[in-house]
Amino acid sequence: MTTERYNPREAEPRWQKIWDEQKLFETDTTPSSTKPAYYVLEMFPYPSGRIHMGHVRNYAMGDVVARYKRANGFEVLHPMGWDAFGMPAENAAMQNKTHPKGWTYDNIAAMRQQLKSMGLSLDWAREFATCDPEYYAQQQKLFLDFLEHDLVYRKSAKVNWDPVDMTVLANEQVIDGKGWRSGADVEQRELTQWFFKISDFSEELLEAIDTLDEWPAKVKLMQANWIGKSRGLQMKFDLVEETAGFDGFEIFTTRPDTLAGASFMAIAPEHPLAIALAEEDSDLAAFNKEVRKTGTSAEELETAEKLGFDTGLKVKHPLYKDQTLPVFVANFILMDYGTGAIFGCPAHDQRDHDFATKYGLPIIATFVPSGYEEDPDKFVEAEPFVPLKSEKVDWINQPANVSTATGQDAIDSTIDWAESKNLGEGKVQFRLRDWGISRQRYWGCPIPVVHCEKCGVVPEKKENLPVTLPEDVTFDIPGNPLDRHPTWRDVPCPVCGAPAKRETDTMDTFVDSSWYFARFITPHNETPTIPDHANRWLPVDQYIGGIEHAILHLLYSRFFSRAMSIAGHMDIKEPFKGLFTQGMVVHETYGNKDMGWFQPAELNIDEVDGTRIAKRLDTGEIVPIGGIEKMSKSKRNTVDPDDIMQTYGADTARWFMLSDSPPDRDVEWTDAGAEGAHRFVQRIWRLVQSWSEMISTPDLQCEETSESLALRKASHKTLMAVGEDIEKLAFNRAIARLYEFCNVLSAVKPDKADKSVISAMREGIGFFVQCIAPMMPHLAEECWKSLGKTSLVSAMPWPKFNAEFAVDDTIVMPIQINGKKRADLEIDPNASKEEIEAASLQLDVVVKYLEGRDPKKVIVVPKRIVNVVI
RNA sequence: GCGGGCAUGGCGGAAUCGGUAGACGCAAGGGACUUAAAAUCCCUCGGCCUUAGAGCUGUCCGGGUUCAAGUCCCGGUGCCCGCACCA
Repeated sequence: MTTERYNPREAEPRWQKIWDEQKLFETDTTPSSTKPAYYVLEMFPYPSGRIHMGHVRNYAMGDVVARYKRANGFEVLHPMGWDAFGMPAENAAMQNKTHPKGWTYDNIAAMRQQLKSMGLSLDWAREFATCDPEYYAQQQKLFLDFLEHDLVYRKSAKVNWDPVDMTVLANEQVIDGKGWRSGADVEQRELTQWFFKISDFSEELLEAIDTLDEWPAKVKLMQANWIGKSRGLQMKFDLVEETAGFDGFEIFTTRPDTLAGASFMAIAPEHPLAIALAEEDSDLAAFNKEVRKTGTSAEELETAEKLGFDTGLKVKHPLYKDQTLPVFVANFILMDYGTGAIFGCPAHDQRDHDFATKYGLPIIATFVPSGYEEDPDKFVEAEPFVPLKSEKVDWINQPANVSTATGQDAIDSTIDWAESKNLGEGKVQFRLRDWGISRQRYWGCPIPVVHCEKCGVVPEKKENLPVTLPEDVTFDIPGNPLDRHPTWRDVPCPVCGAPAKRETDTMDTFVDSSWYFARFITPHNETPTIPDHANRWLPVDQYIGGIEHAILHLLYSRFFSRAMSIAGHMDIKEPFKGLFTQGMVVHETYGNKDMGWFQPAELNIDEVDGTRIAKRLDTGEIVPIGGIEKMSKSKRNTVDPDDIMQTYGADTARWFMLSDSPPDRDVEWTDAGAEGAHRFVQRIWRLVQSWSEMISTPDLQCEETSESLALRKASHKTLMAVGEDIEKLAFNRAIARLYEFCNVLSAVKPDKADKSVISAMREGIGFFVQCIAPMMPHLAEECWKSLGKTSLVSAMPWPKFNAEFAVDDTIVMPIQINGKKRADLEIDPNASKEEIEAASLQLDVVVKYLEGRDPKKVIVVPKRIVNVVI
């Protein structure tokens, strides 16, 4: 019998149209829906132009969850939108003389088309882009609410300024201290900018991490480290002589237990004392200026040499009345952290040690690492530490061997001691800073305030929102087009009506993505949310996206939920109940830095004597095959999802992206793997075709045979296991089980099947088609129809497995002798320990090994294993 | 430097609480069908063996706990990720 090959190019659009017409995936988020609510969301894409394989993988995963939950009786919300503001649109505008708006919406149209061809069960009626005035109008309202609730403020902050492009640069746009585009030396400038008070929530954001039990431990740890809580001692050091109006200054330390080892003081160049001293001392002023030139990139900070300027000032040592410590201004002290001043303990801090070595300062240890207590001299030779003098340790009854295990106790007891002596007080310090959201850019959400000479900073009236971006702008001159717009900028003051100027900064695009998940519930409402609706649908039950957003996006969203709760928009504090971070799609690379990189399509890859060789199609030149790396335009190792969907169809692409690798790990795209997935698509089609006629007629009464019973058991077991795997997002395991099940079904020959087998196949193939439907929905519909069903498989409830069939009548238990497997025992799974032991000891192999002796011990683990110890 | 993770065939990976290591897929090899190819179907597939066996060995390396270790503990090696002049 010949069957026609399944043609996805014809079938897929046909089924997509039917789903669309029946509005199958539109969600009722109103209280009138009585089904339990389930919200599954994948991180929305930036409309860069085309979707990539990472999107295919991400959205395929979310779609499996959405379709599975829908089949299980949930009202599923599965929306899609566009994170549409941001710099690439402005860059494109500069390069191609397009307008950011046109560029962005064109890209959205193209990518929407691509996503639709994937057959995702999305509610497109809720689609929005963050650059839609309808969306950012609500964001501006939120901003004004936050302002009202004291969650936003302005302050002066340092930025990277590109003097040629006249623009502020993000840290990653500063390369070797130069602007990435202009190549000009980047300056540090102070600008007054808007900040969200995320640091007010440091403690709460940290503590609530413990409640996120459906988040990856890794992400929780990254967030905790980012918030960076540390307890330490803040204390004042007194200057020997009052200078420039200062009688001393406060320092912060997390290691007060090393106070006895202090040998110098260091303050930041921006420290008020340093600034005051610099006014009198031109050398210090020059030093401060020089030091501030250093860029803010991680690389520069890492390699920057420790530099200090001896102010000549001395402070009194708080422990030893007869001792003083010199005060330096040093480039490695940050004004933003602690008090911008430290005491240096070179024996127990690497940076302090580097500094002390360079400037010839004493290195005084306050403890000896464990293992060296008996022989401190040995320790001195091994490490750059000077042994402690015992009288210097006695200041706080502290053991000389503060190991890491007892370290925290020592720190805590030191703080208590210092407080009792009024030397200082215990303080909690967070690393988390307030979130600066001002961007000197055009393509972002305008900050809805007006600057009036008389009234100061005035919020725009809510009835005047949105403050829309003007469209008549150009990008041929450097700088922010809003800043030089002839009319947009000049507006009357909302309070006094006098001529005033609009704020020309726009918001960081992370603001846009910090609440979009809430907007999807009521996407066209005239307030940001409807609290009742938001409270019913949030938190998002399952959020899926890349690990690269583990910190900022997720932390900002957690802050936003709290801020929105305070402003009365909802009562949800944690926006994402379940979080899943999927791995990347990686691919082999071809080429190298010198010859450049080649796309797979430009090469002919052959295997010669077991070695794969890549040759250029045009010149025949051999190209080295490089490492397997994240798909990227620069390495040219991308595969276009459109090409794959044209060749094999969306189902094949979805299936392959879900099989093979566990979803949280990277998956390698290989042509062979894609072909393998496609072969399976055709194999399913052949299987269903070969049985469709025989099983599309209703069941007849018949006796169960051993063959049909075995089939039923396999069917119900698969159904149970696939459901469990999907619940756990173990898509690769669900797929392995479906391959296995397909092997079982394929082994049954239609021409030899009796009534009972046909009946079992009717059930089994039905289950199978329903099980593949979340992953390969088009093929599943086509098969479903071919089985004579008039319903849509996408609208079918998930079948229920029968627990009786899902367990076995007999199981095979391995029998070990002295821990090595020697035999199998087929037995009733409910057999007692005694029965299992008796049966095991009667096995020929066991009798042979026993040689007439009694076993020393027999361990029986029912349903698992028997171990006979001789 | 600090914090975290991972290590299983030629490859991706599976193995629930410590209980048959290598499911499933890919690649490879052999065979069938065919004038031929593609497609399809069948078989083999961790290593070792003058004893081919219910044989020995085997989950990065070295120890340990246990009737039993890929899984737990101690020590090491390698790779990956995150953060970082954070006091």
